[in-house]
Amino acid sequence: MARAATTSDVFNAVAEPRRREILIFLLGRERPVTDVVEQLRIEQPAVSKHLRVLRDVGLVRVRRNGRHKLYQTRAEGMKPLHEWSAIFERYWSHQLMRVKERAENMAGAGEKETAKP
Amino acid sequence: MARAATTSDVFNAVAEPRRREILIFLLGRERPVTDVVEQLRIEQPAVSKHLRVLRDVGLVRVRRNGRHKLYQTRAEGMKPLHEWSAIFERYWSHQLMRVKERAENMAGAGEKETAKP
DNA sequence: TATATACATGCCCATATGGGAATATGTCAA
DNA sequence: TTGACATATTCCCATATGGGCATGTATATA
Repeated sequence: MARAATTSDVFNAVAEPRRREILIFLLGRERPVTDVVEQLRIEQPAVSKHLRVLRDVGLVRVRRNGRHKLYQTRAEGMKPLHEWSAIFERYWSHQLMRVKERAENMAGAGEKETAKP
Repeated sequence: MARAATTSDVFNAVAEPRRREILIFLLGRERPVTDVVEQLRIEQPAVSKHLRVLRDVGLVRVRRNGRHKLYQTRAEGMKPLHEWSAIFERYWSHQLMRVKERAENMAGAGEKETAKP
């Protein structure tokens, strides 16, 4: 084995800077591939490949219009990412964090935990 | 060139399923490396490497305590990810999306846009 | 000091994958 | 049907990197 099975999911898709650019670019408006190529200065094959990944994980939708294919970001596809990162939200305040820390230290006093000095 | 310069950032760090597990495990409570190894069933060297990545991008903090090193998730480090995904929030409603779409189609009627049928 | 414990790092391999070039596929227009 | 345009796919290469194994480093204890 090597390099964890790529589990091409939303987290992976969004890890690519280029794909993040594309997602923002396609947000709220349909655009043909050519627009992405021209505006973001990415080679056409590269754009097609990125769009393919984004489509596979449900982050963009496509619709054919004549010779063009119109892509648009599927914002709902971002929900898993948003919800996961939201788990950390309640710990953003150092105050809250310390409180929880103390509470858990007291609660876990009898466990096999490594005690703090 | 190949495989975009790894720009080891939060997005990349979180793309790894194992690292996501570790982040949740270390949330709100300090833990020695051994705990991660035992609870998540990951080999110790692997854990150390993941923790290294997470530390480099500011997603965990460390503190030495005797022979142990106590790791804990730095929730604030998740902010960039959370804020970025929040950009898509206002497009989650299909209703809203359609409205915006129509508005922009009207506004952009004279541009070089690929017109819709 | 010697030994055990806890963690980090180096090395190697296998694989995933972004980009470039060329080519294939699909659609419209003449 | 032929040609031009739009997009997708294939092939290849270079590199990044996760995991396993062995080893290095740091700290506490005997």
